[in-house]
Amino acid sequence: MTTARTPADWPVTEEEARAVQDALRARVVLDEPGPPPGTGHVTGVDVAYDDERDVVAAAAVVLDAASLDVVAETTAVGRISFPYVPGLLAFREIPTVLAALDALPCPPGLVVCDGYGLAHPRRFGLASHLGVLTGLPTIGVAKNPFTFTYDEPDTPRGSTAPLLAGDEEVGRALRTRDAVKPVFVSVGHRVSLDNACAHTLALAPAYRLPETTRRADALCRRALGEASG
DNA sequence: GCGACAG
DNA sequence: ATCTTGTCGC
Repeated sequence: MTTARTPADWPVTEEEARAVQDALRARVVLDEPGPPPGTGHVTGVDVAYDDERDVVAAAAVVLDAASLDVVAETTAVGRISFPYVPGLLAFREIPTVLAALDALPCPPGLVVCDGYGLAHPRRFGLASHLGVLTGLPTIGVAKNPFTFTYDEPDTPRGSTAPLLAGDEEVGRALRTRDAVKPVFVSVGHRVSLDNACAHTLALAPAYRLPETTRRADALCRRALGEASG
């Protein structure tokens, strides 16, 4: 476990945070397909909080994309760097996630985030932000549709429906289990939407959520418990 | 103005 | 995100 330090120039106000998003958005790369599913490394990142004690814990879990075996895992703890504000989640999660990623002994490959990338009010959600800061290919897999709309995908696993912001497809509702509520996939950085969905499906052979996020979620909770309540 | 709103 | 027991079902 390592300790995360909030950057000195981290935004303090919501207005500053939105300005950062507007400035960094241009650096998102959308014309790369990304790594092929089932090859190399895939890394899940997640964060848990104890707002009472002002403690945050992040985890990064590297899986072999073919076997889904754990290759490496790290955790980091720090102080809460921003309140939760819809649309500004990245400012709350990123400092500690970066510390966990930095501690990894191997390349993370594709990074799978809890939340959104392009599917965001300013098209710059957590996954895109993390991708721009690290240069790594990233995708976002969210459990809720946020402010977006979608039609129910067909019943079988693998079915999809567009996730819409008005007329714009900002992501996809992807069913990872027959007849179970879909997950919401969006592009982060350097990965196509088709590829992002293919990765997500490959990472979720048994449960609704990808193994990357399940593993990272369990690990960051454990780390929070050891560092706090 | 009011409500909704990733984690 | 987090607070939280049992319970129904494969």
